[in-house]
Amino acid sequence: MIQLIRGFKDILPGETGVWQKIEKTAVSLFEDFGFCEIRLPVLEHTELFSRSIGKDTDIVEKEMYTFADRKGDSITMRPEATASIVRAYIQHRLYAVDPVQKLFTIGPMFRRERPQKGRYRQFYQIDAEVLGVDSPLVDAELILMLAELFRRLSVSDVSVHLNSLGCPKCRPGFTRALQRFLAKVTTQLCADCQKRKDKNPLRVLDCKVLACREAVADAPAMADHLCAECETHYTAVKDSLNNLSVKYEIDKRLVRGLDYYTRTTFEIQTGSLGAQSAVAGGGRYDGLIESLGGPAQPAIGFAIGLDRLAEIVSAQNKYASGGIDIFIAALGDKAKTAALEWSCALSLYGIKTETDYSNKGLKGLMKRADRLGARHVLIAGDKELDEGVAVLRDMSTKEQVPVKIEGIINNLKSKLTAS
RNA sequence: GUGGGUGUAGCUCAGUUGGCAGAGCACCGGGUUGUGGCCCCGGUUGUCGAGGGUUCAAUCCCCUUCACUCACCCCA
Repeated sequence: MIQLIRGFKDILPGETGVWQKIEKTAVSLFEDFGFCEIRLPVLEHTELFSRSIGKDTDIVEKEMYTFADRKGDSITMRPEATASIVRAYIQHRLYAVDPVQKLFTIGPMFRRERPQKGRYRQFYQIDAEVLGVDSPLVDAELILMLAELFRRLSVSDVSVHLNSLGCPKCRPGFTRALQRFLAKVTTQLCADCQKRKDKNPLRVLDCKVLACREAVADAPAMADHLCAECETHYTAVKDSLNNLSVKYEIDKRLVRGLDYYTRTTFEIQTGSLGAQSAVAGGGRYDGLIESLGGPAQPAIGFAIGLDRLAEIVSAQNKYASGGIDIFIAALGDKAKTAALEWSCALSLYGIKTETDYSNKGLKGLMKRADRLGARHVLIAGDKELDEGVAVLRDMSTKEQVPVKIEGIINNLKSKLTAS
C-alpha cells in the first residue's frame, strides 16, 4: 500500500467541516476589518527566505524543503507566508497604488521537522499583514482582530502574550548587555544555550530547561532597554489594547525565531496542545520590506496555525455536518430512473438530496437514509408509480403522507420548505 | 537531529511463559415477503506494520527497518 509522506496528512470528510468553519469565520472577519485576500505560490527562490527569515535561523538552516529544479535554480517550498507577501508587494509595486496594504492569505507551508502533536511537515496558516503603517494603533487593531477570531470560534483556553523586541537602534545595546550577563552565568546553562548565547542570545531567554530559566531569572529584559521611540511605541500599543479591553500578558521572554521581527511581538498561547503552545504568532517587521529591495515601509502581521486551531476547535465543540433534506428510496428499475431525475432536480433547486442506485431492499435503503441523517424519505416503488402517488416519510415523526407523482418536484418543494 | 512509548479486523483495544487469531463497536443478512434508530439471532472482515534471524513451530524471542505518538529542539 502506498502511504502518504511522513509528517503530511489528509484532512478527511469528517474534519473538513471544522476547517471550513474556521476559514469562513476568519475571511469574513478580516474583510470587515478591510483586509483583501492575496494568493501566492508555494514555491519561491530560496534566496527570498534566506534573506528574510535569516541565514542562521533553524528554519533556513535545517528545516526547508530546498532543491534544484530542472534548470538548476535553487527553489524552496515556502516555510511561511510573510516573505512572499512582501515580495509581491515589492514586485507588483502595490505601494505605488497605496502604500497601505492590508492583506491575508490561507495556505500550506512546509518545514521538515520531526512530526509531533500540532506539528506537521505540511501545515496550514492563516496569515494577515498590514504593510505601510507604523502607528502602534494598527498593532492594537490587529491583535484585537486576532483575539476576536478566537472569541467567535468559542476558543477560550487562549491568552495573548506581548513583548517588544526593539529596533536596530536599541537591540544591539540590549544584546550586548544580555551577553555580558550570560557570560557570568554561563556554567549554569544547558548545552544548547551555550551555543545560543553567542549566535542568538535572545533565544536563551525562552529556553525551557529549568536550570536555564533560573539562571536567566534576573537577566536584563528588552523592555527595559528600549530606545525612546520604541518605548513610546510599546506604551501606545499597551494603552490602546487597554482602551479596547483586549486582555494580554506582558511576556518579557517572548522571542521570535525569525530574524526580521522588530518592536511589537505577540503570540496566542494555549494549554490544550501539549508542547506546541503557540496557536498564532506575529509582530512588526519594520525593516524587512526595505531590506528585500522595496521602499522603506514598516509592516506588521501574524500567522495562525490552522491545524492547531482546528484541533482545539474540534475538541471544544462540534460543527457536525447537518444531514440531508431528503433521501429517495427507489425500488425497481423504473423507480430508479425516475429517482435520478428527481434527485437532480431537487439538488439543483438547493435541497440536499441523496438516493441509492444499488439493489438494496427498502429496509436497507431506510438504514442508509438514517445513517445519512435524512430528515425525509421519499418512497417510490412500482406500486407507487402505477398508482401515481409516492410516499413521503418524516423520519423524526414517522408520519407518512402521499405525494402525487405528477408535478412531484413542485409538490416536494412545497412540502419540504413548509416544514 | 536526539530520547521514551506504541504498531493485532474499518474503529477502540484484549491475547498468547512460542502451539488453529479474539471482544466490543461498525458493516452485511434475518426476525419484519416494502419501512430506519431500540431489541434478539446469525454472518463477513486480518500480510498480528515490513524485512531478516533463532526454532519442529514466531503475532509472541532476537536484529534491522518503517510508521504513529510523546518529549527535547523548533515554531504557527
